[in-house]
Amino acid sequence: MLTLKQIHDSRDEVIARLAIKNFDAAKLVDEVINLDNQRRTIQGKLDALLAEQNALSKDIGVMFKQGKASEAEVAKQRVASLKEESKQLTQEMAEVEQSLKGVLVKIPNLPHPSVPAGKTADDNLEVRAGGAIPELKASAKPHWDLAKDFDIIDFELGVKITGSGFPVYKGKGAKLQRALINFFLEENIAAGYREYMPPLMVNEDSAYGTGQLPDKDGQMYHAQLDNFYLIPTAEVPVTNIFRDVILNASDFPIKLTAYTPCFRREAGSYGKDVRGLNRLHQFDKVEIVQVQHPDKSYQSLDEMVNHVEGILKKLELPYRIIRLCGGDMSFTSALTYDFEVFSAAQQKWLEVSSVSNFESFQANRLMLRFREEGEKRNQLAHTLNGSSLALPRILAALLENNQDEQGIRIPKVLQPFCGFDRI
RNA sequence: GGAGAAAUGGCAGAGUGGUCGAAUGCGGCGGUCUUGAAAACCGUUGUACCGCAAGGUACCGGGGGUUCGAAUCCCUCUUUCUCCGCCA
Repeated sequence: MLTLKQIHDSRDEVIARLAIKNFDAAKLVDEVINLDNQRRTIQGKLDALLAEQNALSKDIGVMFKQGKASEAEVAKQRVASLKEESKQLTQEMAEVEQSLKGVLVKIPNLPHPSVPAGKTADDNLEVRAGGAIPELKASAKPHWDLAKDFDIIDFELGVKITGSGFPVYKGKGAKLQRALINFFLEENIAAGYREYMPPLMVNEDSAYGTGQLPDKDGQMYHAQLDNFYLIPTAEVPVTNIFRDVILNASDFPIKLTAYTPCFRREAGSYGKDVRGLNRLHQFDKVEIVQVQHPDKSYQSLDEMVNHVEGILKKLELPYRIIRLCGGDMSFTSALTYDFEVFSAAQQKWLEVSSVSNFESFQANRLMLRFREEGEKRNQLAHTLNGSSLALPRILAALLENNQDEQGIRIPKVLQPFCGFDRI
Protein backbone atom coordinates (compact mmCIF):
# COMPACT_ATOMS: atom_id res chain seq x y z
CA MET A 1 0.00 0.00 0.00
CA LEU A 2 1.36 3.38 -0.99
CA THR A 3 1.23 6.12 1.61
CA LEU A 4 -1.27 8.95 1.33
CA LYS A 5 1.62 11.37 1.52
CA GLN A 6 3.25 9.81 -1.55
CA ILE A 7 0.06 10.11 -3.53
CA HIS A 8 -0.77 13.62 -2.36
CA ASP A 9 2.69 15.08 -2.74
CA SER A 10 3.64 13.52 -6.06
CA ARG A 11 0.50 12.63 -7.94
CA ASP A 12 2.02 12.96 -11.40
CA GLU A 13 5.14 11.03 -10.54
CA VAL A 14 3.11 8.16 -9.09
CA ILE A 15 1.08 7.93 -12.27
CA ALA A 16 4.19 8.10 -14.47
CA ARG A 17 6.02 5.42 -12.51
CA LEU A 18 3.05 3.07 -12.54
CA ALA A 19 2.87 3.38 -16.31
CA ILE A 20 6.11 1.35 -16.31
CA LYS A 21 4.06 -1.46 -14.78
CA ASN A 22 1.50 -0.91 -17.56
CA PHE A 23 -0.90 0.28 -14.92
CA ASP A 24 -3.09 3.26 -15.62
CA ALA A 25 -3.35 4.79 -12.17
CA ALA A 26 -4.72 8.23 -12.96
CA LYS A 27 -8.30 7.46 -12.05
CA LEU A 28 -7.51 5.61 -8.84
CA VAL A 29 -4.97 8.18 -7.72
CA ASP A 30 -7.42 11.03 -8.15
CA GLU A 31 -10.06 9.02 -6.35
CA VAL A 32 -7.68 8.60 -3.43
CA ILE A 33 -6.89 12.32 -3.32
CA ASN A 34 -10.55 13.17 -3.50
CA LEU A 35 -11.57 10.73 -0.78
CA ASP A 36 -8.72 11.80 1.45
CA ASN A 37 -9.75 15.43 1.15
CA GLN A 38 -13.28 14.43 2.08
CA ARG A 39 -11.95 12.53 5.03
CA ARG A 40 -10.01 15.54 6.28
CA THR A 41 -12.97 17.83 6.01
CA ILE A 42 -15.20 15.42 7.88
CA GLN A 43 -12.64 14.85 10.58
CA GLY A 44 -12.22 18.56 11.11
CA LYS A 45 -15.95 18.99 11.67
CA LEU A 46 -16.24 15.87 13.76
CA ASP A 47 -13.33 16.76 16.03
CA ALA A 48 -14.81 20.18 16.74
CA LEU A 49 -18.16 18.64 17.51
CA LEU A 50 -16.73 16.05 19.85
CA ALA A 51 -14.62 18.71 21.57
CA GLU A 52 -17.78 20.66 22.34
CA GLN A 53 -19.52 17.55 23.63
CA ASN A 54 -16.61 16.72 25.87
CA ALA A 55 -16.46 20.23 27.27
CA LEU A 56 -20.19 20.31 27.93
CA SER A 57 -20.13 16.94 29.62
CA LYS A 58 -17.46 18.16 31.98
CA ASP A 59 -19.54 21.24 32.77
CA ILE A 60 -22.57 19.08 33.49
CA GLY A 61 -20.63 17.16 36.09
CA VAL A 62 -19.64 20.43 37.80
CA MET A 63 -23.21 21.76 37.63
CA PHE A 64 -24.59 18.70 39.35
CA LYS A 65 -22.04 19.00 42.11
CA GLN A 66 -23.02 22.61 42.60
CA GLY A 67 -26.71 21.70 42.62
CA LYS A 68 -27.56 23.55 39.42
CA ALA A 69 -29.80 20.80 38.16
CA SER A 70 -31.90 22.89 35.79
CA GLU A 71 -28.87 24.37 34.05
CA ALA A 72 -27.51 20.85 33.71
CA GLU A 73 -30.71 19.75 32.02
CA VAL A 74 -30.35 22.49 29.40
CA ALA A 75 -26.80 21.42 28.71
CA LYS A 76 -27.93 17.82 28.41
CA GLN A 77 -30.36 18.79 25.69
CA ARG A 78 -27.58 20.55 23.83
CA VAL A 79 -25.30 17.51 24.03
CA ALA A 80 -28.10 15.26 22.84
CA SER A 81 -28.49 17.26 19.64
CA LEU A 82 -24.73 17.46 19.11
CA LYS A 83 -24.61 13.74 19.51
CA GLU A 84 -27.06 13.23 16.70
CA GLU A 85 -24.82 15.23 14.41
CA SER A 86 -21.60 13.57 15.46
CA LYS A 87 -23.12 10.14 15.09
CA GLN A 88 -23.92 10.88 11.49
CA LEU A 89 -20.47 12.32 10.83
CA THR A 90 -18.83 9.29 12.43
CA GLN A 91 -20.70 7.07 10.07
CA GLU A 92 -19.81 9.21 7.07
CA MET A 93 -16.20 9.17 8.18
CA ALA A 94 -16.17 5.38 8.45
CA GLU A 95 -17.67 5.06 4.99
CA VAL A 96 -15.18 7.45 3.42
CA GLU A 97 -12.28 5.75 5.18
CA GLN A 98 -13.41 2.37 3.99
CA SER A 99 -13.72 3.45 0.38
CA LEU A 100 -10.38 5.20 0.66
CA LYS A 101 -8.72 2.03 1.83
CA GLY A 102 -10.57 0.05 -0.81
CA VAL A 103 -9.06 2.20 -3.54
CA LEU A 104 -5.66 2.44 -1.93
CA VAL A 105 -5.14 -1.32 -1.87
CA LYS A 106 -5.81 -1.49 -5.60
CA ILE A 107 -2.80 0.66 -6.45
CA PRO A 108 0.40 -1.35 -7.02
CA ASN A 109 3.81 -0.49 -5.67
CA LEU A 110 5.93 1.96 -7.64
CA PRO A 111 8.68 0.30 -9.64
CA HIS A 112 12.27 1.30 -8.94
CA PRO A 113 13.78 3.65 -11.58
CA SER A 114 16.02 0.81 -12.80
CA VAL A 115 13.03 -1.35 -13.76
CA PRO A 116 12.91 -1.78 -17.54
CA ALA A 117 9.66 -1.00 -19.31
CA GLY A 118 7.96 -3.96 -20.92
CA LYS A 119 4.88 -6.07 -21.12
CA THR A 120 5.85 -9.72 -20.81
CA ALA A 121 8.66 -11.99 -19.69
CA ASP A 122 10.28 -11.40 -23.10
CA ASP A 123 11.10 -7.86 -22.04
CA ASN A 124 12.97 -8.93 -18.92
CA LEU A 125 16.61 -8.02 -18.67
CA GLU A 126 19.24 -10.69 -18.17
CA VAL A 127 21.70 -9.40 -15.59
CA ARG A 128 24.18 -12.23 -15.67
CA ALA A 129 24.43 -15.97 -16.04
CA GLY A 130 26.68 -18.69 -14.66
CA GLY A 131 27.36 -22.41 -14.72
CA ALA A 132 27.71 -24.61 -17.75
CA ILE A 133 24.75 -26.06 -19.58
CA PRO A 134 25.47 -29.80 -19.83
CA GLU A 135 25.47 -31.72 -23.10
CA LEU A 136 23.05 -34.57 -22.62
CA LYS A 137 22.81 -37.66 -24.76
CA ALA A 138 19.86 -38.12 -27.06
CA SER A 139 18.53 -40.73 -24.67
CA ALA A 140 18.37 -38.25 -21.80
CA LYS A 141 15.02 -38.23 -20.02
CA PRO A 142 12.92 -35.53 -18.41
CA HIS A 143 12.75 -35.65 -14.64
CA TRP A 144 9.29 -37.22 -14.47
CA ASP A 145 10.59 -40.27 -16.31
CA LEU A 146 13.73 -40.39 -14.17
CA ALA A 147 11.62 -40.11 -11.03
CA LYS A 148 9.65 -43.14 -12.15
CA ASP A 149 12.67 -45.18 -13.28
CA PHE A 150 14.42 -44.74 -9.94
CA ASP A 151 11.17 -44.85 -7.93
CA ILE A 152 11.95 -41.68 -6.02
CA ILE A 153 8.88 -39.55 -6.75
CA ASP A 154 5.39 -40.98 -7.20
CA PHE A 155 2.94 -38.60 -8.84
CA GLU A 156 0.15 -41.15 -9.26
CA LEU A 157 0.27 -42.12 -5.60
CA GLY A 158 -0.17 -38.46 -4.70
CA VAL A 159 -3.22 -38.30 -6.95
CA LYS A 160 -4.70 -41.26 -5.10
CA ILE A 161 -4.08 -39.79 -1.67
CA THR A 162 -4.94 -36.17 -2.44
CA GLY A 163 -4.99 -35.08 -6.07
CA SER A 164 -2.72 -33.92 -8.85
CA GLY A 165 0.11 -31.62 -7.82
CA PHE A 166 0.71 -33.42 -4.52
CA PRO A 167 3.63 -35.77 -5.22
CA VAL A 168 4.91 -38.46 -2.86
CA TYR A 169 8.69 -38.56 -2.40
CA LYS A 170 10.15 -41.95 -1.68
CA GLY A 171 13.48 -43.41 -0.55
CA LYS A 172 16.41 -41.41 -1.85
CA GLY A 173 13.93 -38.91 -3.29
CA ALA A 174 12.57 -38.16 0.18
CA LYS A 175 16.04 -37.97 1.66
CA LEU A 176 17.20 -35.64 -1.07
CA GLN A 177 14.34 -33.29 -0.19
CA ARG A 178 15.45 -33.27 3.42
CA ALA A 179 19.06 -32.75 2.37
CA LEU A 180 18.18 -29.77 0.18
CA ILE A 181 16.14 -28.15 2.96
CA ASN A 182 18.96 -28.57 5.44
CA PHE A 183 21.59 -27.39 2.99
CA PHE A 184 19.64 -24.23 2.17
CA LEU A 185 18.92 -23.46 5.81
CA GLU A 186 22.54 -23.95 6.81
CA GLU A 187 23.71 -21.68 4.01
CA ASN A 188 21.27 -19.01 5.17
CA ILE A 189 22.18 -19.34 8.82
CA ALA A 190 25.86 -19.04 7.92
CA ALA A 191 25.01 -15.78 6.14
CA GLY A 192 23.46 -14.35 9.28
CA TYR A 193 19.80 -15.32 8.89
CA ARG A 194 17.97 -16.57 11.97
CA GLU A 195 15.88 -19.67 11.49
CA TYR A 196 12.15 -19.56 12.23
CA MET A 197 9.50 -22.23 12.06
CA PRO A 198 6.17 -20.45 11.64
CA PRO A 199 2.59 -21.72 11.49
CA LEU A 200 1.50 -23.09 8.13
CA MET A 201 -1.95 -21.56 8.46
CA VAL A 202 -2.62 -17.88 8.93
CA ASN A 203 -5.62 -15.79 9.84
CA GLU A 204 -7.30 -13.18 7.68
CA ASP A 205 -5.36 -10.27 9.18
CA SER A 206 -2.06 -11.85 8.20
CA ALA A 207 -3.26 -12.63 4.69
CA TYR A 208 -4.17 -8.95 4.31
CA GLY A 209 -0.95 -7.82 5.97
CA THR A 210 1.26 -9.14 3.19
CA GLY A 211 -1.25 -8.40 0.46
CA GLN A 212 -2.41 -11.91 -0.49
CA LEU A 213 -5.88 -10.62 0.30
CA PRO A 214 -7.81 -9.20 -1.37
CA ASP A 215 -5.54 -9.53 -4.42
CA LYS A 216 -5.06 -13.30 -4.49
CA ASP A 217 -8.25 -14.54 -2.93
CA GLY A 218 -9.04 -17.87 -4.53
CA GLN A 219 -5.37 -18.77 -4.99
CA MET A 220 -5.00 -19.84 -1.37
CA TYR A 221 -6.52 -22.90 0.25
CA HIS A 222 -9.08 -21.66 2.71
CA ALA A 223 -10.15 -23.58 5.81
CA GLN A 224 -13.53 -21.94 6.07
CA LEU A 225 -14.67 -23.43 9.34
CA ASP A 226 -11.95 -21.55 11.20
CA ASN A 227 -11.29 -18.92 8.53
CA PHE A 228 -7.62 -19.86 8.21
CA TYR A 229 -5.59 -19.82 5.02
CA LEU A 230 -2.88 -22.33 4.12
CA ILE A 231 0.25 -20.30 3.43
CA PRO A 232 1.25 -19.91 -0.24
CA THR A 233 4.75 -18.95 0.92
CA ALA A 234 6.63 -18.53 4.21
CA GLU A 235 6.70 -14.83 3.42
CA VAL A 236 3.20 -14.54 4.85
CA PRO A 237 3.71 -15.82 8.41
CA VAL A 238 7.30 -14.58 8.64
CA THR A 239 6.63 -11.03 7.46
CA ASN A 240 3.57 -10.82 9.70
CA ILE A 241 5.87 -11.30 12.67
CA PHE A 242 6.44 -7.58 12.14
CA ARG A 243 2.82 -6.49 11.90
CA ASP A 244 2.18 -3.53 14.24
CA VAL A 245 5.80 -3.43 15.38
CA ILE A 246 7.98 -0.41 16.10
CA LEU A 247 11.69 -1.15 15.83
CA ASN A 248 14.79 0.79 16.76
CA ALA A 249 17.07 1.86 13.94
CA SER A 250 19.81 -0.12 15.70
CA ASP A 251 17.84 -3.35 15.15
CA PHE A 252 18.61 -3.29 11.42
CA PRO A 253 19.22 -5.38 9.46
CA ILE A 254 16.82 -8.07 10.61
CA LYS A 255 17.43 -11.29 8.70
CA LEU A 256 15.16 -14.31 8.98
CA THR A 257 14.98 -17.61 7.20
CA ALA A 258 12.28 -20.26 7.31
CA TYR A 259 11.56 -23.57 5.70
CA THR A 260 7.89 -24.28 5.04
CA PRO A 261 5.74 -26.27 2.70
CA CYS A 262 3.77 -23.93 0.44
CA PHE A 263 0.24 -24.48 -0.76
CA ARG A 264 -1.12 -22.96 -3.93
CA ARG A 265 -4.36 -23.68 -5.69
CA GLU A 266 -2.91 -22.51 -9.02
CA ALA A 267 -6.43 -22.02 -10.25
CA GLY A 268 -6.47 -21.46 -13.99
CA SER A 269 -3.07 -22.96 -14.78
CA TYR A 270 -2.90 -26.06 -16.91
CA GLY A 271 -1.08 -27.49 -19.90
CA LYS A 272 2.51 -28.35 -20.60
CA ASP A 273 4.11 -26.22 -17.90
CA VAL A 274 2.51 -28.24 -15.13
CA ARG A 275 4.18 -31.53 -16.01
CA GLY A 276 6.09 -33.33 -13.24
CA LEU A 277 7.63 -31.01 -10.68
CA ASN A 278 7.22 -27.87 -12.74
CA ARG A 279 4.08 -26.67 -10.98
CA LEU A 280 2.66 -28.18 -7.79
CA HIS A 281 -0.09 -27.47 -5.29
CA GLN A 282 2.18 -28.38 -2.41
CA PHE A 283 5.91 -27.81 -2.52
CA ASP A 284 8.79 -27.07 -0.19
CA LYS A 285 10.62 -23.79 -0.07
CA VAL A 286 13.21 -22.08 2.10
CA GLU A 287 12.63 -18.35 2.33
CA ILE A 288 14.80 -15.42 3.36
CA VAL A 289 13.32 -12.18 4.67
CA GLN A 290 15.00 -8.92 5.59
CA VAL A 291 13.71 -5.85 7.38
CA GLN A 292 16.00 -2.95 6.68
CA HIS A 293 16.53 0.78 6.98
CA PRO A 294 15.20 2.61 3.89
CA ASP A 295 18.67 3.94 3.10
CA LYS A 296 20.13 0.44 2.96
CA SER A 297 17.44 -1.73 1.46
CA TYR A 298 18.96 -1.83 -2.03
CA GLN A 299 22.27 -2.79 -0.53
CA SER A 300 20.43 -5.66 1.14
CA LEU A 301 18.75 -6.61 -2.12
CA ASP A 302 22.15 -6.97 -3.80
CA GLU A 303 23.40 -8.97 -0.87
CA MET A 304 20.44 -11.33 -1.11
CA VAL A 305 20.92 -11.75 -4.85
CA ASN A 306 24.58 -12.59 -4.34
CA HIS A 307 23.69 -15.00 -1.58
CA VAL A 308 21.22 -16.95 -3.71
CA GLU A 309 23.66 -16.94 -6.60
CA GLY A 310 26.27 -18.46 -4.30
CA ILE A 311 23.96 -21.33 -3.44
CA LEU A 312 23.25 -22.07 -7.11
CA LYS A 313 26.97 -22.08 -7.84
CA LYS A 314 27.57 -24.59 -5.08
CA LEU A 315 24.86 -26.80 -6.56
CA GLU A 316 26.74 -26.59 -9.89
CA LEU A 317 23.56 -25.65 -11.74
CA PRO A 318 23.48 -23.45 -14.85
CA TYR A 319 21.57 -20.32 -13.91
CA ARG A 320 20.72 -16.86 -15.03
CA ILE A 321 19.64 -13.79 -13.11
CA ILE A 322 16.93 -11.64 -14.58
CA ARG A 323 15.66 -8.19 -13.71
CA LEU A 324 11.94 -8.24 -14.23
CA CYS A 325 10.36 -5.67 -16.49
CA GLY A 326 7.45 -3.55 -15.28
CA GLY A 327 4.83 -5.77 -16.84
CA ASP A 328 6.15 -8.99 -15.31
CA MET A 329 6.58 -7.66 -11.76
CA SER A 330 4.32 -8.46 -8.88
CA PHE A 331 1.80 -6.02 -7.48
CA THR A 332 3.81 -5.40 -4.30
CA SER A 333 7.36 -5.26 -5.59
CA ALA A 334 9.55 -2.26 -6.37
CA LEU A 335 12.38 -4.27 -7.88
CA THR A 336 12.55 -8.01 -8.48
CA TYR A 337 15.31 -10.33 -9.62
CA ASP A 338 14.29 -13.78 -10.77
CA PHE A 339 16.63 -16.73 -10.76
CA GLU A 340 16.21 -19.45 -13.35
CA VAL A 341 18.04 -22.74 -13.71
CA PHE A 342 18.35 -24.57 -16.97
CA SER A 343 16.61 -27.89 -17.08
CA ALA A 344 18.61 -29.70 -19.71
CA ALA A 345 16.24 -32.49 -20.69
CA GLN A 346 13.25 -30.18 -20.95
CA GLN A 347 15.49 -27.65 -22.66
CA LYS A 348 14.03 -24.77 -20.73
CA TRP A 349 14.67 -22.30 -17.98
CA LEU A 350 12.77 -22.85 -14.72
CA GLU A 351 12.20 -20.11 -12.19
CA VAL A 352 13.57 -21.17 -8.81
CA SER A 353 13.78 -17.93 -6.90
CA SER A 354 12.42 -14.45 -6.87
CA VAL A 355 14.16 -11.81 -4.77
CA SER A 356 12.36 -8.51 -4.22
CA ASN A 357 12.54 -5.21 -2.45
CA PHE A 358 9.09 -4.03 -1.40
CA GLU A 359 10.42 -0.78 0.02
CA SER A 360 7.72 0.55 2.38
CA PHE A 361 4.78 -0.94 0.46
CA GLN A 362 4.29 -3.92 2.76
CA ALA A 363 5.44 -2.01 5.83
CA ASN A 364 2.72 0.57 5.34
CA ARG A 365 0.00 -2.00 5.41
CA LEU A 366 1.70 -3.92 8.22
CA MET A 367 2.31 -0.75 10.23
CA LEU A 368 5.94 -1.79 10.53
CA ARG A 369 7.87 1.26 11.63
CA PHE A 370 11.10 2.24 13.29
CA ARG A 371 12.44 5.12 15.27
CA GLU A 372 15.62 6.83 14.22
CA GLU A 373 17.99 7.63 17.09
CA GLY A 374 17.00 11.04 18.45
CA GLU A 375 14.05 11.43 16.05
CA LYS A 376 10.58 11.94 17.42
CA ARG A 377 8.64 10.64 14.46
CA ASN A 378 8.49 7.01 13.43
CA GLN A 379 8.95 6.07 9.82
CA LEU A 380 8.21 3.00 7.74
CA ALA A 381 10.82 0.28 7.43
CA HIS A 382 11.66 -1.51 4.19
CA THR A 383 10.98 -5.21 3.71
CA LEU A 384 12.61 -7.64 1.31
CA ASN A 385 12.26 -11.30 0.65
CA GLY A 386 13.43 -14.04 -1.60
CA SER A 387 13.45 -17.76 -2.03
CA SER A 388 16.61 -19.63 -1.20
CA LEU A 389 15.32 -21.78 -2.77
CA ALA A 390 12.15 -23.44 -4.02
CA LEU A 391 12.81 -27.17 -4.08
CA PRO A 392 10.85 -28.86 -6.89
CA ARG A 393 12.42 -27.16 -9.86
CA ILE A 394 15.89 -27.39 -8.31
CA LEU A 395 15.25 -31.08 -7.96
CA ALA A 396 14.00 -31.30 -11.55
CA ALA A 397 17.16 -29.60 -12.83
CA LEU A 398 19.43 -31.72 -10.64
CA LEU A 399 17.86 -34.95 -11.87
CA GLU A 400 17.91 -33.98 -15.52
CA ASN A 401 21.29 -32.24 -15.70
CA ASN A 402 23.17 -34.81 -13.64
CA GLN A 403 21.94 -37.98 -15.33
CA ASP A 404 24.52 -40.31 -16.84
CA GLU A 405 24.94 -44.02 -17.56
CA GLN A 406 25.33 -44.88 -13.89
CA GLY A 407 22.31 -42.96 -12.68
CA ILE A 408 22.17 -39.49 -11.17
CA ARG A 409 25.14 -37.73 -9.70
CA ILE A 410 24.60 -35.79 -6.45
CA PRO A 411 26.53 -32.49 -6.19
CA LYS A 412 29.38 -32.55 -3.68
CA VAL A 413 27.85 -30.00 -1.31
CA LEU A 414 24.74 -32.12 -0.87
CA GLN A 415 26.49 -35.40 -0.20
CA PRO A 416 27.13 -34.78 3.51
CA PHE A 417 23.45 -33.89 3.89
CA CYS A 418 21.99 -36.91 2.14
CA GLY A 419 24.65 -39.54 2.80
CA PHE A 420 24.91 -40.83 -0.78
CA ASP A 421 26.63 -39.56 -3.91
CA ARG A 422 24.46 -41.16 -6.56
CA ILE A 423 20.94 -42.29 -7.26
C1' G B 1 -15.52 -30.00 25.20
C1' G B 2 -17.38 -28.29 30.61
C1' A B 3 -16.66 -24.83 35.05
C1' G B 4 -14.30 -20.52 36.97
C1' A B 5 -10.83 -16.14 36.83
C1' A B 6 -8.53 -12.47 34.06
C1' A B 7 -6.87 -8.89 29.82
C1' U B 8 -4.62 -1.26 31.63
C1' G B 9 1.54 2.35 28.79
C1' G B 10 8.43 -1.08 27.19
C1' C B 11 7.58 -4.18 31.91
C1' A B 12 5.19 -4.67 36.77
C1' G B 13 0.85 -2.72 38.71
C1' A B 14 -3.15 1.05 40.83
C1' G B 15 -7.65 2.82 39.23
C1' U B 16 -15.16 0.23 39.72
C1' G B 17 -19.19 6.47 36.49
C1' G B 18 -16.83 12.93 36.02
C1' U B 19 -10.86 17.41 36.01
C1' C B 20 -7.94 9.84 33.87
C1' G B 21 -4.06 9.37 28.30
C1' A B 22 -4.42 7.16 33.05
C1' A B 23 -1.19 6.89 40.17
C1' U B 24 3.23 4.39 41.66
C1' G B 25 7.60 1.40 40.84
C1' C B 26 11.13 -0.52 37.31
C1' G B 27 13.31 0.33 32.67
C1' G B 28 14.70 4.17 28.71
C1' C B 29 16.37 9.21 27.55
C1' G B 30 18.39 14.22 29.14
C1' G B 31 20.70 16.90 33.14
C1' U B 32 23.24 18.01 38.15
C1' C B 33 27.30 15.85 40.91
C1' U B 34 32.09 12.85 39.39
C1' U B 35 38.77 12.34 36.48
C1' G B 36 35.23 8.29 34.87
C1' A B 37 31.43 5.15 36.67
C1' A B 38 27.90 3.87 40.45
C1' A B 39 24.60 5.98 43.93
C1' A B 40 21.58 10.17 44.85
C1' C B 41 18.70 14.15 43.03
C1' C B 42 15.94 16.97 39.02
C1' G B 43 13.45 16.67 34.44
C1' U B 44 11.51 13.76 30.53
C1' U B 45 9.43 9.28 28.41
C1' G B 46 2.73 5.70 24.12
C1' U B 47 0.42 5.57 19.04
C1' A B 48 -2.45 7.52 15.06
C1' C B 49 -5.19 11.36 12.69
C1' C B 50 -6.59 16.81 11.85
C1' G B 51 -4.12 21.72 12.17
C1' C B 52 1.00 26.67 9.69
C1' A B 53 0.60 26.87 14.85
C1' A B 54 -1.87 27.15 19.40
C1' G B 55 -4.38 23.24 20.03
C1' G B 56 -8.04 19.39 19.06
C1' U B 57 -9.79 14.16 18.33
C1' A B 58 -9.42 8.85 18.98
C1' C B 59 -7.28 4.66 21.47
C1' C B 60 -7.06 1.01 28.76
C1' G B 61 -7.67 -7.06 24.27
C1' G B 62 -11.56 -6.54 19.49
C1' G B 63 -16.68 -5.12 18.29
C1' G B 64 -21.41 -3.26 19.96
C1' G B 65 -24.62 -0.94 23.80
C1' U B 66 -26.28 2.09 28.34
C1' U B 67 -25.19 7.34 29.99
C1' C B 68 -24.90 14.37 29.54
C1' G B 69 -20.22 11.67 30.66
C1' A B 70 -17.20 4.79 30.40
C1' A B 71 -10.61 2.10 31.68
C1' U B 72 -14.81 1.68 35.22
C1' C B 73 -21.72 -0.69 33.93
C1' C B 74 -24.16 -4.28 30.13
C1' C B 75 -23.83 -7.68 25.68
C1' U B 76 -20.63 -10.29 22.41
C1' C B 77 -16.10 -12.15 20.36
C1' U B 78 -10.90 -13.30 21.01
C1' U B 79 -6.87 -14.58 23.99
C1' U B 80 -4.49 -16.13 28.62
C1' C B 81 -4.57 -18.67 33.38
C1' U B 82 -6.72 -22.52 36.98
C1' C B 83 -9.62 -27.05 37.54
C1' C B 84 -12.22 -31.29 35.08
C1' G B 85 -12.71 -34.34 30.60
C1' C B 86 -10.34 -36.01 26.02
C1' C B 87 -5.80 -36.64 23.38
C1' A B 88 -0.35 -37.00 19.77
